[in-house]
Amino acid sequence: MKKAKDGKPTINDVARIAGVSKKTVSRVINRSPLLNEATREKVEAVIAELGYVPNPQARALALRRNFLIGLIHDNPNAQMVLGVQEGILSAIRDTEFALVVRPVNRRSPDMLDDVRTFLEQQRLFGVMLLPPISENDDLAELCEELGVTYVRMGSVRLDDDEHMVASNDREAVSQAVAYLIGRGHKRIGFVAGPEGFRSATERGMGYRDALERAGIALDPAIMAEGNYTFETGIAAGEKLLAASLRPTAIFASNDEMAAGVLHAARTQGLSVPEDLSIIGFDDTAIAAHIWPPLTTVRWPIQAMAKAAAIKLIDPAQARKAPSHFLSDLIERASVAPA
Amino acid sequence: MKKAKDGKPTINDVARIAGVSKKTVSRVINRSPLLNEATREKVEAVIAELGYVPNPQARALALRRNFLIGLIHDNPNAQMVLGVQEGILSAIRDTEFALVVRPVNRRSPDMLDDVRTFLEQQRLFGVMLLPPISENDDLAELCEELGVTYVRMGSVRLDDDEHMVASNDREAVSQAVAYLIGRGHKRIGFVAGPEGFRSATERGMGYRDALERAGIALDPAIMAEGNYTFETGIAAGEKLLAASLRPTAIFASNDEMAAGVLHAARTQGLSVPEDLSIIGFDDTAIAAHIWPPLTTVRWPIQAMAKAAAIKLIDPAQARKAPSHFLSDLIERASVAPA
DNA sequence: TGCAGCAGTGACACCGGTGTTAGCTCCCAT
DNA sequence: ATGGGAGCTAACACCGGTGTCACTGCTGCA
Repeated sequence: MKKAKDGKPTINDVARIAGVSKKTVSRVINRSPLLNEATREKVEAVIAELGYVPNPQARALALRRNFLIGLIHDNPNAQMVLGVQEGILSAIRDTEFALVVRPVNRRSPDMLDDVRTFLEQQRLFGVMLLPPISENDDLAELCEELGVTYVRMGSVRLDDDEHMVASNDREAVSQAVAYLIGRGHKRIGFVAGPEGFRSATERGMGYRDALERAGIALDPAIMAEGNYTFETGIAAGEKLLAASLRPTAIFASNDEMAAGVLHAARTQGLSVPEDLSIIGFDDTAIAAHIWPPLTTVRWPIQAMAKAAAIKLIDPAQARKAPSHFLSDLIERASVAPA
Repeated sequence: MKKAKDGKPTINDVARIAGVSKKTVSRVINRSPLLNEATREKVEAVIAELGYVPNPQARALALRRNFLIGLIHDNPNAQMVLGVQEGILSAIRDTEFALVVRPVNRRSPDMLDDVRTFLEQQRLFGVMLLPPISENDDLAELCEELGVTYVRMGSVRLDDDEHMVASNDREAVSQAVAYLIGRGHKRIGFVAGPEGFRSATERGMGYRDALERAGIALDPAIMAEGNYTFETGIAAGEKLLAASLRPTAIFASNDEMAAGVLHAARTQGLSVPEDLSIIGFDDTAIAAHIWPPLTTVRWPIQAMAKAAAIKLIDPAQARKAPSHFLSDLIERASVAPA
């Protein structure tokens, strides 16, 4: 009768053709256990024949929840954001969930309002927060207030395992610096990230930990701060290399700044790694493509994102999965023995 | 009476409290013109007081269309993908649309089925296709078949302006090569992209155009093909630099391969740009961070993505906007006069 | 004065699913 | 034979919006 037009088949079409009520069709879709096998098969045949796919909007309305998970970020590292997107996708593949992305501007005064509007308008199932905005407690509170479940990805483990998936930057940096020490370096410079970033603080602590363990004193002359950009990396490099007792190795808190340090070294006629060893952090695309390729620390970003997504959509399963991850040191060619 | 629980206020709450029918509230929301000013104000006051926001799922169901636009991509260039995401966002900001992303694997035999499942399940308003999969005609057909509007982003202008937003790679490359010629280079090598990529073909044609215009003959000895990766760039660079008459400049069809060429040159003890000028394409993050910073061609990717999004959600407005864009040459430090 | 026409509003069905409840059938124990 | 429960299904309300159409006043015009 009325089946054509342009419309996709609905549950009513299936019910009518299969000669059952729509509720029964609904039971088939939802794999209800109290359902006669013969009925199920009959209905499934009709579903297959019609190519029926349930309407997600109708489902969302009836269930009072949808199947969209949001990714809110203001992340300068494209590689990382895409890694996260892929990690999430691998978690929701073969489910009915979809991924909605929302870049924001953390420096905008309207950022919170933007996010609020977004969350109120879309009524997402849950959201994921990426660093650096995942460090913003106001955002987390906003989610609580609006009743949106959320998970933060970050660089330090909090008590709050329910809402957090974290790497352990402090330990990772400590290991990277220990790696330098293990290769005979004693004078190791440090380029810190900008104040106010949790990751920056953590990485700084890792540096201190490693030196302390090795019994090496901190020397402010070979420590500088940048704001995670190439240019500030150059400036920091220039400062450290101007120290009266020049460092033989430098750990930079991210790859861009490491690339800047490399640039500064080259400008001064130093060769890397012969005259200066460098380690970065993040394993962005730059790291592999500059010369020499940069030894760096890599977040297991996809695995973390996947874990975070699972935490959102399936808390039961999530309880069995890890909430914190240790990063790997990627050895390339920017480090040589002292 | 019943307002609390956890539920957000609905149109019924607004209607009841304002003492009008829900249809009238609906009219207020949708800015219907046949509506008494006093009524509108009364209803708007209640909406503001309650903080009412319409439920998008219910709207989607009633309207038989939702407000989700999809981004389907399998793009190795993270920078570009994020640029696109931001371009789309700038187009849908302050609308009720949201962006759903779906990375796919173009090499997987299930790719088409994956996309089909995705589109059938989510019933998106429309989708955007990014290169390289935007070159896949089967995908476009699939969209037609499923009645999903779509826009492709690409590197060549098709007749089909309705479904296409394009850069003009051929012209852009031609200009880049002409730029080299203008600096006195006569022996200009070329690293092509992989066969089967529209962008690769176009860029190759641009190279030919420029040489032809300048009356320079093609020389297969200084032309090579790579597949857009760093490693194949190295191989191509080695081949070109081994030519009996060595090129003084090389155009590589993307930045990664240009970085590879740079690497090959350095390995052979050549300095850039003194001994060899290099131009890349894409302006990825690498381009700015390798040494020397790479002169390259940049797609106006955000503008294109924005135009594409507008084309999707507002065809009327789109007709007035451009459907094709010319890329810019970004001058950095990898080119010197011959 | 009568009536067509229009602005403004409400009642009601409907979009396509799910939850609830009642009812039917069949089987087994009594 | 009969009551009662398990197993399965249908009927119906409901989720929160929008479309259709009818109705009420009021205005303008014959």
